[in-house]
Amino acid sequence: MAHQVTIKDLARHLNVSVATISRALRDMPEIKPETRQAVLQLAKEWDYQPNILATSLVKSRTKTIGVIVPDLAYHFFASVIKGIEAEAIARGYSLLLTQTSELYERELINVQNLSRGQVEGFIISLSQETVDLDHLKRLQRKGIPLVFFDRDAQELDVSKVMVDNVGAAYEATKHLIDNGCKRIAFLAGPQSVTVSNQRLEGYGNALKDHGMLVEDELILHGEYALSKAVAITHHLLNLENRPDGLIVVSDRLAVGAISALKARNIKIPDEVAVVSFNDEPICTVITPTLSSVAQPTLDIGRNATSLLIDEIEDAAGTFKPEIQILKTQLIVRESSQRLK
Amino acid sequence: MAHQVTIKDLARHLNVSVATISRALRDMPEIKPETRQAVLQLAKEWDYQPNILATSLVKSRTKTIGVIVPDLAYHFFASVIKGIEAEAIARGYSLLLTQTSELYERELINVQNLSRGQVEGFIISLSQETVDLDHLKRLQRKGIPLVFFDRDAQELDVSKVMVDNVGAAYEATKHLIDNGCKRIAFLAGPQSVTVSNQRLEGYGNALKDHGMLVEDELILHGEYALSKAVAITHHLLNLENRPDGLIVVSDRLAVGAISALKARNIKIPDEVAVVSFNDEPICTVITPTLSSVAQPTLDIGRNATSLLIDEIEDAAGTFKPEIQILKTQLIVRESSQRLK
DNA sequence: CTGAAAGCGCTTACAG
DNA sequence: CTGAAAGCGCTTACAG
Repeated sequence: MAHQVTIKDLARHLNVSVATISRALRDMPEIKPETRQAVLQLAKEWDYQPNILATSLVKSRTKTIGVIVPDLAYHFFASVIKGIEAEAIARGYSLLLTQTSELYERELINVQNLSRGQVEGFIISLSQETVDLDHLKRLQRKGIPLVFFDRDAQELDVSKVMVDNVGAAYEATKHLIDNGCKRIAFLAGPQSVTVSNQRLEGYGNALKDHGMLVEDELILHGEYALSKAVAITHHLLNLENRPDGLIVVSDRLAVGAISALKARNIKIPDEVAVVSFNDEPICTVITPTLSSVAQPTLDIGRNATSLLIDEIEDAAGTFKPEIQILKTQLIVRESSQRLK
Repeated sequence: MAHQVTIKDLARHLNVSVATISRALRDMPEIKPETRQAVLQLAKEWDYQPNILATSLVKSRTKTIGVIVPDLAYHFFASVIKGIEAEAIARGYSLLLTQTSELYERELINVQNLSRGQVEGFIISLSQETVDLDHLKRLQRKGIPLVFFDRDAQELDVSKVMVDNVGAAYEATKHLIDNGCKRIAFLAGPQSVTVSNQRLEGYGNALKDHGMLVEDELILHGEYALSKAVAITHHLLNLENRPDGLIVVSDRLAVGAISALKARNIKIPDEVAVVSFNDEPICTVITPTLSSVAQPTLDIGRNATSLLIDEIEDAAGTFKPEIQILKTQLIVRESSQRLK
């Protein structure tokens, strides 16, 4: 590997000290204009790039944020990352993006690697497997700030940017009730996932507020796997008293549910109406188009980043963790809109 | 921000030199077992993490690869990244993931930032806007290795992992011909995109080999935008002699084409058969399910990484750039399968 | 306006 | 088996 041009090379060639080079490159006012000119010109000519490792080391600052998400291929996360990126760039920070593939072990490794002086703070959405929080508590002990979004850990007193999942599910459920559904099932995620549980709660609240029963046989937990969603839907359809409405915890799983419904020639929305969450692009493409609750992904990313940087740059030590609950928006499409 | 534990802190507390700490932590054989024990225990107790910036600086090695893709939200790139990640981890390298949002300017900035001592090599898929290659030539001049995948620049003599787009399009076109299509249109990407042009070439070859004419009015270039695909499809349908087969350069655009066909009540595949490229998850979900050419994304990522690391670690200086052309696989679904 | 020196957190010959 | 010293590529008081 070729030798990179350093400040020393420039200094030697121009017969000045490295200190002068350093100052000239950073436009410090005390440098004589001719000197600065010469330095800048040579730097350009030799395509000098300052070594960011050295700068970070001496300044004890990297201006870099570590981002850890379950999977970059999930549209939701890719979309939140766009928000994170926008805010980070605007405030002069770089990103280190990593994914855990939903594995606790990879989350642990990513946190450890990045906390070896590489980042000044973390934005994290927990892996599905994560139960043990030691890796995150260690960050806190070291004073490295941390912000959660989407999948948090209740136990930790840190900033969080969440959406009002209870309210979102309430609205979705009410929407089905308004469209005449009498028996609404809920296809949930794993029992351990907060987001899923909150949506379940909103669903329950809506049923109760409208004089309907919350029935255990209508609440089923799957993993985040399409095949599981298909199986659960078939199970629901085999019930003696089958549901006429279905709330699915994610679009991804809703795709499975819809294919099961289609396979049995069940009319959507007339026999079973469906609403899900996330409003991924797929919702507009599937037949029937899928009603879904949209999350403000860009804002989630932007706000999480803003909170994190505020905390990083809080010299006074007065920063208090802040929990933001952003509003969602139900997008009604064919899968739930019954023509009365 | 709290002070991170350093080698110096450990040395002071144990009354040994930093050199001894450094050696003990890295399990060097010359250290006395008791000393090593004491060091390791204290390091654990204090949760010591070596500062990777310092290590990288002194070793002049980061064992990190920079990855630059147009958009992480494109399923294709997210999927290739999984392959890159797998190989990188296996060979002890880390990744720095960045996206350009298809902007040349962001590509330039990403290349510059990462080449400030942060990465030892790059895996790049060019942004749609990229024409000027100076930023990449500068990398070459500095001896920083570079591997392309998917979207390359012909001009540069570097390793590339591509797919046989000509062959893939030939197969897709032949498939439509075999299914009785007599007039096959091609919805291409921008004129400057190599991948699109290669597919166009395969399409032309197939037509010629089967005694069909290549007609300019049946070849239309769009941007990678859904609305554009819709408009182009309508235009095709308005032709005096309209096509009965359609090859679309990406699944994303095919979704637009299909929605235009549906809007005009054209039967797929009987009136117009459709095949596209990439085999994204959407193909199995859309109605009708979409025939598409699958790319070996994991292999693309793995092979690109393997080539890059081989070049990085090529002490002998004997590495020669290698161009790999991987095979694709046509996945036939409803949109192109006519029942004869 | 410029330079010598110390230091960021490590590693590594060299000496003992 | 261990330590002192030099050095990776920078920045920054301090002195002149």
